[in-house]
Parts: sequence; structure tokens; C-alpha cells
Amino acid sequence: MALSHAIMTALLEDEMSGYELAKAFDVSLGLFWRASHQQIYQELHKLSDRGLLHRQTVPQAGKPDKILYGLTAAGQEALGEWVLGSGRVQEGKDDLFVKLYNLGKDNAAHLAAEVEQRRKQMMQRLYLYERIRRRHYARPDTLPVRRKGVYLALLAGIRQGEQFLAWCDEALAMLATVSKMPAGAEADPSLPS
Amino acid sequence: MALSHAIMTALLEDEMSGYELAKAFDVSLGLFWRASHQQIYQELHKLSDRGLLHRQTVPQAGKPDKILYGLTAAGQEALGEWVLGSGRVQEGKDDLFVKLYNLGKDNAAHLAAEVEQRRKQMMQRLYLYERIRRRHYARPDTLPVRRKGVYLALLAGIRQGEQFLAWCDEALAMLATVSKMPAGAEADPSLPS
DNA sequence: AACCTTTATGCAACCTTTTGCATAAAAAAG
DNA sequence: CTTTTTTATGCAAAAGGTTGCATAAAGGTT
Repeated sequence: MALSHAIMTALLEDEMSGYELAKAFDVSLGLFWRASHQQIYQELHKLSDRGLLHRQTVPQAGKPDKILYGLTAAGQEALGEWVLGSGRVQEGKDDLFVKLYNLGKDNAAHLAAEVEQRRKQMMQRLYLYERIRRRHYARPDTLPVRRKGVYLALLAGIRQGEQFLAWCDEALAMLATVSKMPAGAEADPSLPS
Repeated sequence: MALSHAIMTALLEDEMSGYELAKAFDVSLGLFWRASHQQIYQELHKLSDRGLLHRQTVPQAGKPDKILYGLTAAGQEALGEWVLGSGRVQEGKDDLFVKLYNLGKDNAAHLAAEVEQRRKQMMQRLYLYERIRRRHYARPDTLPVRRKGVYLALLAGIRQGEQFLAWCDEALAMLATVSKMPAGAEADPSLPS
């Protein structure tokens, strides 16, 4: 499983506490691999128990102590090996598509509203992506090697988001025709009993 | 959670056994919501215990008996209500993007190979999608209402797949430049210690 | 005759993820 | 001055998902 690897990846460049990791996940790796703070804390414990991370308690003025985690040599090695191993895809699970299988005159308006909501959310996300892109990845060819990988992941997110927006528009157009259909037109003529 | 709803959705038009459901999932809803046969069997038990499905044992010549499941009135109602509720997205979790964050000269070739493999897989899937589209959704405007929803889901899959292929090509181009870079060029000039 | 695949269902153990709760103190908002 | 937000960590229960195994018979392959 790869949450552990995602966490180690995030620790490649910097030592971080669980809290900082959770924050960092929100705007970087987490866009491709979401994790709650509980999951992150648990995984950090496991990883340091296995000797892949080292922990270091840092007292802070006023605030609670934080625990900084960093990759050990063993961790770096494990991560490097994992990258060379064969990967797995966990397909996204999206209620919306299952709901669309249930499309009917009675819920077309609701589904259109859901699509519209999702469109807005995606617009916001794309806005974030684009800001990151302009800030840090404006000239991809000049990036150091690792950053090029991050750029490619970002690019995948952007492309997928743009595609989703276009799909939303198509879906909304079609859902609008359903809502406007005359009563009784929802019967299925291809399945006469 | 929505595996139960995906299963009920699959049973909207036809009664099916667990085995048949598992097969059907492979070429329809399962493209958006994957489930193993164990999961399906378990869920079928739960759903019929809750009175949302009815079960009917059908003896077969030679083969083991099968258990046909179908939606009860309560099941139909529950499904209808769920569609009107607010949905959730479970983001896809894909090793590949996490791995890309680890890009380096040492693994660029491997990552390119993974991208290429994924490209091939996606091509096959797109081929399947397109066959389904041509067979059953050639003229979307003339479809009965529910089928329009299925068409929209299919369209999302197709669009996303096409987008992924395009991204793979871009990624492969960039990964190729990394593999061909002169030795030592992977050092990060933006982070001088 | 021995083996493999397909049909058909399921248990049990384990791992992962979500949800709800709990603590604690500083800083900011009202 | 009280409330809310932010920083910082964590336990425990429940739900969800994966992996491995087990059974059983028909039909096809070598």
C-alpha cells in the first residue's frame, strides 16, 4: 500500500511533523492521494517503528511540542525500491456516476445541480493548480529532475480537471433536455413488456 | 457508502445472481466502481437482510444453484432517496503520481515504462468503451431517459481516457529528455546548501 | 485419465479508512 | 473578556476492502 510511500515522499526534501504533513498534503501530494490527519499520525508511528523514519521531539514556546519526522537511510532505500516496483491504481469511486445510472425525470434536476456543484469545485481546484503552476513550474524544461516529475503530476491534474469541466457542460446540456421533456416521455420504448 | 447503491443500481432492470453481478460489474458500472466478488456477495447478504433485496434460489441442471436477487419496493425507495442525497467523491489513488514525485535519473526509464504500460491499458479500455458506445449509444438523443445517464457516465470515461492518453504522450516526451540528460545534471541548482 | 477453466458461493483474517471523541494551549476575533 | 480558530497529537470503534482459502460440479484440453 502506498500511503506510507506518499508520506515518505513528502519527507524526501524536508523533515516535517504530522501536523505539517497533513497541511502539505492538502496542497501537494494530497491532490493525488488524500489522507486524514489520523491516518497520517498512525502511519508515522508505524513507519518509525519499522525504522524507516526517525523522530525527534521539538519543544516549542507556548505551542504543544511537535514531533519532527525524517527519512532514515533505510527509508530512502525502501522508497527507492518501491518506485521501481510495479504500481497499482485504485480507481476513483464517484457517487455521481452511479447516480447517473439512475437518471429519471424525477431526479434530473437534482443531478444537474450536483454536476453544477462539482463543476464549481473543480474550477476552484483548477485555479489552485494554475497558481501553483505559474509560481513554480512556469518553465518546465528548466526544472531540476525531481521537479519535472512533480510537474507531470500537476499537469495530469490540470488536464483531467479541464476535461472534467468540459464533460460537465455536456452533461448539463443533456440533463436540461431531460428536465424539459414532456410528461410520460421517460418510458423506455426499447423495452416493451 | 455506495457499493450497496451501485449493486442496487445494477439490479434496477434485471434480477441477477452474485456471480452475474460480478461479471456485469466488469463491463458496466464496475468501470466506475470496482468491486471483488467477495464484496458483492457480502453486500448482497446485508442488503437482503435489510429487506432492500429479495432472494430466490434457482436450481440449475448440473451447475450449482444460483441465488437471484432483485430490488424490493423498499430497495427502490431507498435507492431513489440516495440519488437525491448529497454525493461523495473518493479520489482515485494512483501510485504513478506519487512515484513521479520521486523522479530521478535512476528511475526515469522505469517510470517511462510504467507510463507506457498504463497507456496501453488505457487504450484497451478505450477500445471497450468505444465498442459499447457504438453498439448501444450511437444516437444519444434518442435514448430513453435512464440510458442517457448511463451514456453520460460512459462519456466521462471516454473523455477521461482520451485525456490520459494525451498526458501519457507528454509525460513520455519529458521523461525521455530526463533519461538522456548528461550525468550529474540531476542535482538541484535551486537548493544550494 | 489428469488437469484447467468456468460457474457459483462463501468464511476468516487482515489491512485500510472513516468517524467520533479527547486533550491542551496560544492567538485572533468579536 | 469570552469565543472561535489554529496548532499539535492521539485513542477507539466501526465500516469498508483485500487476500487467501475452501467447496463443488460441469465441460473442455492434453
